[in-house]
Amino acid sequence: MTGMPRKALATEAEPSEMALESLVGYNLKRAYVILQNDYRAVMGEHGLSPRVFSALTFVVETPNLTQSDLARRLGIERSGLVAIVDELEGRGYLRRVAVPQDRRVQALSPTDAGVQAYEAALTLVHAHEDRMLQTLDAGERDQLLHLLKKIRETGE
Amino acid sequence: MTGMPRKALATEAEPSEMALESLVGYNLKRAYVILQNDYRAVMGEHGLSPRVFSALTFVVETPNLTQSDLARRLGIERSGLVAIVDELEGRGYLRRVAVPQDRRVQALSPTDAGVQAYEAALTLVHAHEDRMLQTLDAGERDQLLHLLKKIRETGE
DNA sequence: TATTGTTATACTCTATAACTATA
DNA sequence: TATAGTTATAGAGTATAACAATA
Repeated sequence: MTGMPRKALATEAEPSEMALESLVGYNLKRAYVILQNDYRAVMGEHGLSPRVFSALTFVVETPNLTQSDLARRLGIERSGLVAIVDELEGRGYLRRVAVPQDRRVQALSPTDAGVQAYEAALTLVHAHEDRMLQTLDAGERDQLLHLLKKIRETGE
Repeated sequence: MTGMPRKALATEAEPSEMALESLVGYNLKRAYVILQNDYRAVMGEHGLSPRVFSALTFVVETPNLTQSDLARRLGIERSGLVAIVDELEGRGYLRRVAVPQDRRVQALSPTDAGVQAYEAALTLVHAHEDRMLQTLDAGERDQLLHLLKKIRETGE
């Protein structure tokens, strides 16, 4: 005998009736999970994770970046950044460079391979976002970015 | 001697120039983290976590809900739901009720205390969202919900 | 054979605390 | 004293695989 059909017990409720559906936080999380899952699928098993890609972007775009700078910009602790920088260094995408003026510090310098990997990854990310946001027109996409930045400004 | 001043090494780059700033995924994650941190602060150290609150909402609003139903609706695995239901049962907010028609199943039935806890938590969550979204007018908030739901529809 | 609830296990992400070397 | 980078450790949150009971 086959198992019970889906939803045999639970009464079907219109999603729009659910209190959760009118909460921004709940919808934000669901959308975030969907985007992240597709991101990982697009980047592949050995691709850069979201946080490593973000870190590489800062390293490529910001000259003379230190780890403490980067941690602050990413909004994480210095300790958590070590593994991220280790991975990027292990892939040959950046070097830890000694800074004579302050020997506590090591500046993060992108390699040529790191710049190329960043550009290749960015192309994949753009394709991923275009596909995930295909039901939004250009105006809606700008509006979404604008509203998300407003939330960021409130909390940062 | 005090340490180096902030940003002594890294050149300041306008955030709007960064490639990350035009990515929906990056802004979605940053906004999600901000909302989640405030949520946890509002709910308190012993408050319901986001996933437990979401689960309680489904239990209160959906009669005769089973664990498999709930896992599917939350978008997580059945195995991951056990700890969530254990916590809600431990707090006295729901009961696992045997279902005579199918003895594999235990329906999740909210207690009076569970309904009260849900309503109290929902009030806190609404206050939290009103504060975090204070810079958005009613139209912007509706638009944000609309756009997030569009992303959910694309990926579910 | 398939499904429900469950346990065991592992992996990712992140935080806190403490250490060292420098300032 | 304070900061930069690091290590050790722990806690969420989630996934996969396997199991017993039941369909």
